[in-house]
Amino acid sequence: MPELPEVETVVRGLRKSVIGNKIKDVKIIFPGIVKQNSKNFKKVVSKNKIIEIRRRGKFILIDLSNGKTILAHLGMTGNFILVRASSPLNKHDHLIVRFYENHSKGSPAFGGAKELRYNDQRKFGRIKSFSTSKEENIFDLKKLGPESLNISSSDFVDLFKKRKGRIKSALLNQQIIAGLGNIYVDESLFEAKIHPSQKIDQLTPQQLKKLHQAIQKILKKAIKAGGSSIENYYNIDGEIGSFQLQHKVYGREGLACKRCGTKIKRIKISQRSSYFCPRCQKRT
DNA sequence: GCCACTGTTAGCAT
DNA sequence: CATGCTAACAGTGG
Repeated sequence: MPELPEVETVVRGLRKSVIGNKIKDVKIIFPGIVKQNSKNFKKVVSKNKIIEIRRRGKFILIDLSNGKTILAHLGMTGNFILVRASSPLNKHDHLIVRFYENHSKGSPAFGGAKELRYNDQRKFGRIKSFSTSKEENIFDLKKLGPESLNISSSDFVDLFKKRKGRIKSALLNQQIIAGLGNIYVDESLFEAKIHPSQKIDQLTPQQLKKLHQAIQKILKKAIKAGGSSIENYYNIDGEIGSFQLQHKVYGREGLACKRCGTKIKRIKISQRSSYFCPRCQKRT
């Protein structure tokens, strides 16, 4: 679920709806999500204004007026949703950020105070805070590879030129390149006509260039569609994305390839289901 | 009921 | 060092 396009959709939603809002306090329902002393986290966050929202890889960064930043990762099933403070809690709501009423600026239908809730069925997500000025020292961010949406074609080719192993495993590795996950890797490899278990050192610079282009194209289209909603994903207004309707291979085992009609195959690579067209994506 | 599977990744083993 | 499994969790489907 939350890969780069989904996280970007959440970030854009937050930017539109909560920048400038002043946080009243934070309620932690399930402490396991907060990877920091709960009291400390609450103290750092409460009574501060949200001044900026950013994304790095699949991480969400929320900058506060006191020089601190909230770092959130959605794991597999995490979601932020903006709701009326009076609305009933949902199953798997783990954390609530409450805003002051007079700073609410949502739609007119949104009278009264609102709050941002973090929901996560599988509890793989995590949230913590750090000093904005110390960002370059934060391990979670430091280890990330270049942004898959920013990297230039030549840097991308250089990045993989020296690598071994299977192309899909490398694309999933956030330390090599940040933001891609299982869905967008499969879709990008199909677009570039590259077999997911293709050995990287057998790829030509031309193929890598094509793969770079495919990634840019797929990610941009997915962001435009508000991401892919397979089961659990929705944006901060509770709306689902629509890119799943444009998937050409992911989740389409046994169905006809949209390009050539051959049946889409599914194999396991690094323990992850990998969908591809055996005719369009030949291994070399 | 049991087992396999699911969008991620830290941590450990090889 | 690079690469590959497993576990963390909850739910669903066969």
